[in-house]
Formats: sequence, structure tokens, C-alpha cells
Amino acid sequence: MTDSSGRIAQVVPDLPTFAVDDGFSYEIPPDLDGVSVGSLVRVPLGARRIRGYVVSIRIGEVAGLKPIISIAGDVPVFDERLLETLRWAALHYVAPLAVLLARAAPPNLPRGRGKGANGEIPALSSPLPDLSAAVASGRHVRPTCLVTSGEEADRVAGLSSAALAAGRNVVTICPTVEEAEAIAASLRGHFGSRIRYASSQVAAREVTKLWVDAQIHGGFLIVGTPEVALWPLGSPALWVVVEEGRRAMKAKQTPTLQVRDLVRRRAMVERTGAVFLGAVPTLDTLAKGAATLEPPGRVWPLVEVVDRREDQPGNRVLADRTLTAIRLAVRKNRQVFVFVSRRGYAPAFRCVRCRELRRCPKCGAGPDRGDECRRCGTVLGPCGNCGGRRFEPLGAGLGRVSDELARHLGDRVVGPSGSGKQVLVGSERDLPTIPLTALTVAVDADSMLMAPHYRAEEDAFRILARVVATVARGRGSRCLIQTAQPDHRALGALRGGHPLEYLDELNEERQRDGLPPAAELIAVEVGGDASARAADIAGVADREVQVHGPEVGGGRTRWFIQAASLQSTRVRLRTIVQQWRDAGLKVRIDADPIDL
DNA sequence: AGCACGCCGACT
DNA sequence: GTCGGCGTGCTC
Repeated sequence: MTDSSGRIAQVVPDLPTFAVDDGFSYEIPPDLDGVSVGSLVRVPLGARRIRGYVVSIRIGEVAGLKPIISIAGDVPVFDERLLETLRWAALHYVAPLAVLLARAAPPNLPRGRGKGANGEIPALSSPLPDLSAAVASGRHVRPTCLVTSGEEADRVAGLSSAALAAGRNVVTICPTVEEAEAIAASLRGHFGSRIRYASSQVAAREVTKLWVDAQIHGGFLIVGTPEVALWPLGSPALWVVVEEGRRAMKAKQTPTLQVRDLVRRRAMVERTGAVFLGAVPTLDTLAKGAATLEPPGRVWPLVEVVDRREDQPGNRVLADRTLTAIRLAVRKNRQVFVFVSRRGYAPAFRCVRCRELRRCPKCGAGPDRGDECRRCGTVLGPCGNCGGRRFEPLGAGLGRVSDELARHLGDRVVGPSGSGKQVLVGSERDLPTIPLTALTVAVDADSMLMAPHYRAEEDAFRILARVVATVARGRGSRCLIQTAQPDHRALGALRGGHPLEYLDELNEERQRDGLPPAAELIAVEVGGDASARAADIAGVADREVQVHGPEVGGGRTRWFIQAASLQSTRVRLRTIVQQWRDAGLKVRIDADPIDL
């Protein structure tokens, strides 16, 4: 056994466990070239050989260390700066480091020298000329919210052309595959083959090719869904995030990555630009100090508020004024969209005689229109309180609104989104597919504004702004919002056509109430009834850190942890989560949960 | 994640 | 007295 000095790589094995976060030391054999930070390697681990990520390299005593077997692929999947963001995300989202490192890598092994971009780059005028010029010359600029709605592709094109011409990459992240596809298609009109598109719909080999090309060469405009946020992509000069506030911009499963956090972080560490494009920035982005540019004109078209308190008594979904407007638009052969905030038939039913809410006698769920429980299938029968047999809907879901519209206008003109009918009825998920309309109606702003969680108002405002944006700009187009609280400040801000002052007001309230973004929040969820484990979680509480729960229900147990800062709590949670997972529990950590 | 090692029930 | 069940724990 002779002592000898050599190169040592710290390698994090590709295993989804906190136990290997620090990585293991391996000897880099002298004849193995090309090992660097970010290299994918094969290493012996216990009795097997598995993939690992090189996170650092040093010189030292190699005796007793196992050697790296080989390099997998020949392009590093992260550099020091991206690694910093990946480490931050592992901590913030309480996830094993290896899980984050894997998110930087392409679906197949990255090999080769890639293919550069070519083709003319038109010089387009940028909606943020100073920012575009700065990022093109490699300077850092403060993250900026460009408060606009519609024409995303043109704005992205204007923002990007200078950086592309300077040989840098630009990345645009869209909430859904459909929107990413549409924007990519439209941008091809400006930049041709410099546009590269990535989503779950693209084959793995194509994605890997894009990943390698963009990592090695500049001058690409990459358009993709949220997964691209952690790809290296040659450290893009500019990130453009389209509608950062949409639910799709946050992963549902652990780690619950949020695009805006990752992009903001990368822009800061890599000293590059970030632009958030959309009508309603998140309170979080504003609170974190983003610059804002609100156009002088309205951000979305004019809004008319329909006061439901003026209605004749009765239980109808559409006010007379609304129905008249729809009839008029139909007569003129114009496109109409009716937005309903709930799926199903109605949010609730009550007994006509005693006014008690109807519930399933077995499981307590609220029923839909039929006589069978939609959750457990039990026959509901008469009112459990008074035995009454007649029930009336309270509020309206898609089904009820469609029925009522069809009754007034006929089946020929009314249909769900995508039916191509003249009057489309749809909910939030349909918004991206709605064509520009001459008339859009929001049936019930109140159910959203009064939803039972602290973000209800912010969410309602953002969704309503998107609803309004389905209306074509110009004369003869209208947007009606039905509400029983016409003086609500959210509706005032919608009428005003500018969001920022209102959003600042919401932020001041959050600050006052100690709620996000003025505080941090983590939800811990465990499958089944795990309330017996409450003591473990209770251990993280102290004077500053509040723990709420456990709440058992819906097949899971849930805790909420809240504090001005949860930095040290995240570290302690890693230990607890690991113990629980080792004990066979299914644990989900939701950092910055939105459904509360 | 796997693959070891471990310590208890049914078999030649 | 052995084969194999899958609970626990470690992997440079």
C-alpha cells in the first residue's frame, strides 16, 4: 500500500435520497480525460455501478478510494453557477440534491459537439430597449415585469433579437404545451430555424439534440414548458417567462419547483436577464423587487360590471342584461364566450322546503345534479333534515350554465370550448383555446373572490384578467362580469385596466398579516392517517416557526409550517422526511403551497 | 434506488 | 438443521 496523490472527484450518485447529498469521493484515473464539474460518470457504489454527477474536483490522497469507471456522455450537465441554483433548490424544496441535478440533464446522454444556429436575425424593436441592449452585451439587469396581455410572441421576438444577434441564447418558458407550441410557431416567422422547441411532446432524442446544441452554441431562441428552467442551455442571456402566475408554472409533485423562483435565482447567480410577461404579475415577484413596466394604455379591454343585486328574485344564472347582450351578439353572428369558474353542475344544492344543504348521507360530500353521490355512489334520497324531495341549485357550474343558455338560444349555437359553436361555455382550463370574442361573460366573480383561502382575491383577479383578455380589442366588443359586490376593489382594478397599484395594496396587506410573500410557507403531506407522527413535526416549531395540523382527510395527513423565514426549518425537515420515507411513508413536501 | 445482511417460519 | 420471507441500513 503506497501513498499516492491524485485527482479526486466528489460525486453525487443518482439516487433519490438525502443520504447521498454530500456525495462520495472517487479517484479520477490518470488516463480518464474530460472529467469536470457537471460531468456525468459511472461509479461503483456498494455492489453495483450507477450514474453519478461530479460536483467538485480536488487533488488529494487517492489511496482507499474507488476509481470512476467511465464518463457517460461528454458534455457536462451543469457548471458551478447552475450548481449553485440546483443546491439552493434542493434546500428550498426539501428535495435530495440528486433529484435536482437530474433535472439539469437531457433525457438521453449528451454527446458530441452539437450544431450551431444559422439564419438571418431581423433587428426588431424591443418593448424594453435598455434591457435588451444590456443583456445582449452580457450585463445583468434587474428582473422586470412587462405588464401586458396578448401578442406574447411579438414581444418575445422584440426582446430577443439583440441577444440572438450577439450570439447569445434566449429562453422562453410557457405554462402549457399548447401555448409553447403556438408561440414557437409564431416566432419561427421571425427567426426561422433559430427557434428550438422543447416539451413533453417532443421525442427524447430531439430534446437531447436541442439541449446539446444550445449548451455548446449560441444564437438559439429556446421555447419550452417549465422543465427547461433547469437546463444549462449555455447560460442564456435572457429568460422570458410567460404568465408566471399560472398554476402550471409550479410542479404538482415533489419537488414542487416554481419557474419564477428558478429563473429569478439563475438570473441573479448567472448575472443575466429575466422578463416576466403577463397582465398580472405575482405578488411574490413584485415583493422580491422586480422592476415593472406598465403601458400607458389599458392592459386589457374595457370591463362592464353587472350588478346581480338588481335582478328580479329568482334563481337564474344569467342576468337580463347579460342575456340581452348575448342575444344581440348571436344575432350579429359574433363569437361569444361564457366563463364559468366551476366545473360540474352547481357548487351546492339545498332543500327547497327547509333550505338545508343537500349532502350524501354516507360520506357527507356535496352532490351534483343526479340522485347518486358523485364520490361514493350512494343513493341520496330525500332531505336528511326535513324529508323534502325538491332541491334547488345554489350558484352555477358549467353544466347548469350550458343548459340555461341552450334553453334560451338553442343547442345549435351553444357548446363547450372547442366545439366551434358561436357561444362557447368554458372554465379556466379552456382559456388558452378560446378565440378572440366580441362578447365575453364571467358568470360569477363572487365564487372566486370569496373562495376560502388567503390567495382567493389575487387568484380571482388574475383569472378574471385572463377572461377579459379573450375579448377582441376595439369597438363593438364587450366584457361583462356578473357580481353581487360591484364595488369590490378587485373589480375596480379590473375596470381601471391597470393592475400594479392594486397588487401593491394586496402586498401591503400580506405584509401586515404575515402571509406570503411576506412569510414563508411549507405544506407537509403524508399518505393515510399519519397523525401519530405529529411529534416529529411539532419539533420544528418554536417562537418564530408556527406549525398547524395535523389535518387528516382526503386520504392524507397535512401540516402547514409558517414563519418569516423557514431556512433552518428546511434543513431540519430533510432529516424528518428521510426518516419518514425510510419508514415507508409516502411524503410530499409542498414548498410555497398555493392551495390553502 | 438496490443490494447486502439480518433474524424468524416451512421444508427435505 | 437449511431456504427464503422482506425489514433495516449503507453505499467513497
